[in-house]
Amino acid sequence: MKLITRNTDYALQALCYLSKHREVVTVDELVKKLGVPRPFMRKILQRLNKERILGSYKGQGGGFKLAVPPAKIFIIKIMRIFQGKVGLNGCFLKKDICPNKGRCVLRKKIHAIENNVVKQLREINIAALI
Amino acid sequence: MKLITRNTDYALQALCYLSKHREVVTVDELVKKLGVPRPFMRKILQRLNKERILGSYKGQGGGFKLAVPPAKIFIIKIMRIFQGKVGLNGCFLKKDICPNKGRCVLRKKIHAIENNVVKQLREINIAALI
DNA sequence: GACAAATGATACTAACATGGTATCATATAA
DNA sequence: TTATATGATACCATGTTAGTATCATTTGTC
Ligand code: FES
Ligand code: FES
Repeated sequence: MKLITRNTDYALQALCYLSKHREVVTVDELVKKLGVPRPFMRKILQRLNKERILGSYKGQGGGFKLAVPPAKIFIIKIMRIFQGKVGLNGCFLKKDICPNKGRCVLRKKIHAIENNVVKQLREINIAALI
Repeated sequence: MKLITRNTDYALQALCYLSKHREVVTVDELVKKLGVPRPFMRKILQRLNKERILGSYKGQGGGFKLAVPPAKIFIIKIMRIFQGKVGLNGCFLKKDICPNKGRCVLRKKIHAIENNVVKQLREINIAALI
């Protein structure tokens, strides 16, 4: 059971770095500091740019820069970007076979845990990490 | 982010069924009732037998039976069997590059969430599901 | 304007985990 | 002895994650 995947993790590291150096930073610098494969890092940063979390600047002296203050970047958002919806499956049985659906205790309990996780994740922002 | 995989889910369904019918039940019956592919179900049950959660009986009239009272089967255990350790990765960076390790805030927060999840999962047993 | 230095976009490959099958061996009740 | 059940194991299919490769586009500098 893995809560955080690599791209989320790398993204968080990059965002932390960018929070400490609030000017434009090149991919090369990030790669050097964080030791992440360059093309992979690029892909991640481009995605964050698309999501308006980073701004990007082309040409010489270009690179990436935070587009949002660190306190407003919550890791639940980053996870959703790179890992899709944070939702835990409770039952895989075909709907018509599963006898309970609405009343299933397991489903309810799992949902409670899920909500709990999300709630906790929603409270962590980048500013809290640096 | 998936908390429960199929084999865990199927295992839980099977355990629930076996909790309601405390005698020996054949794979065929389980497959019929739960609508799970037979060979897959077999693999799961054999595993549960190896883990001493089920007992198995060969030959005519054979099948599987609970070896432990439902109240003593916790779903965290089933998850660990089929999904490995319930532990969330916090950092993939090579140890020597990662600057913090011990003090990393993210790591700590993720760990807290993780413990929370485990704590909640530890409280759910099969008896509570039926 | 030419050129170098940066990102944008996209398609592809590799590795791994999950979900599922197939087959043969072994035990046992009748 | 035979039919009926599980035990063990190897295999295949699919999907997700991780990572690469390539070319197009923008932009600062000379
Ligand atoms: S068993 Fe199907 S929803 Fe719980
Ligand atoms: S950044 Fe490496 S442990 Fe947190």
